[in-house]
Amino acid sequence: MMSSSAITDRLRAAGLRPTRQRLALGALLFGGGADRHVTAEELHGEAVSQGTRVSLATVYNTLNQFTAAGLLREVMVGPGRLYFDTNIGDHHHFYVEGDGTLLDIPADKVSIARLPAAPAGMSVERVDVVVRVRR
Amino acid sequence: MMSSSAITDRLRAAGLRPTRQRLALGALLFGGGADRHVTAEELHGEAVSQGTRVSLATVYNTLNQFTAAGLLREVMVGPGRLYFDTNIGDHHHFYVEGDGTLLDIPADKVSIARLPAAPAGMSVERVDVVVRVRR
DNA sequence: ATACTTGCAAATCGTTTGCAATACC
DNA sequence: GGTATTGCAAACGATTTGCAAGTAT
Repeated sequence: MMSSSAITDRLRAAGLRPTRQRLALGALLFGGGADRHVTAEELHGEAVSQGTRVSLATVYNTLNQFTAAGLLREVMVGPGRLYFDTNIGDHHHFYVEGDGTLLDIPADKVSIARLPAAPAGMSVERVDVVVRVRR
Repeated sequence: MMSSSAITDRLRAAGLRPTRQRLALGALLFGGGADRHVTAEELHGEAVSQGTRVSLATVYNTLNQFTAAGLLREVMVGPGRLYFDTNIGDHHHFYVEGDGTLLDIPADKVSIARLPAAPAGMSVERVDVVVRVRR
């Protein structure tokens, strides 16, 4: 569990003013302890039903700012479905086709034995493994 | 190189009438020999600049029909960027951030040593590896 | 006081769809 | 001729943006 002052500090460290909206969204994202995967719509819904007045546009902006600041990571699984993941460490995902949900796979559960060298003049930024599963 | 009658046959086998538009798009996709990665916009541009009269909506419909017929595979790399891959075999991708291009990685260049079991009641459909690279 | 944020509504982007006109068998 | 396909334009869903009003430092 993360205290609200810890969230304030985190925002300050990222150069973002701790506004009411950012604090509320930050608490939803980082306050629960467990890693989360959310879309902008989902997070907006949570904020609103919790009583926080915030517009969807601000949720989008905030998620993008958090991502730029390295507090979140984008995960792309389906067209028209952009998730933001609070787990910014090394890990992969299960993607459940049908319900369109994402589940973390801890990095130590997947090991990639061989990878090709990056094409000439390019460097590897990240390797994403998505295991598509179906019920 | 694939002859136009071979494309006609392929369309017929998929239950699709070999119309002028589908033949032209099929020739662009499958006629060149090498595997291709295209977006609908790109393919439409190619068709138009080659003199084929075809609407963007038809390109979208055709790509979806080809995919449903197993002639193409969808690859998702970035939000708002759906690629269609003529290589339907087992393989992975380099995604070049910045230019937003895709490169195939042959299946035998990647080996995944360990994978977690699928969550209870689910079966693994496919494992996608995307190696994000940057110049 | 000043610069940064927010909210709204409009704009944009990629993609899909309804429907009348057209092409294929 | 009858059904599948096309093109257009409108509809769509997700995301971004311009700008005036509000808020943090």
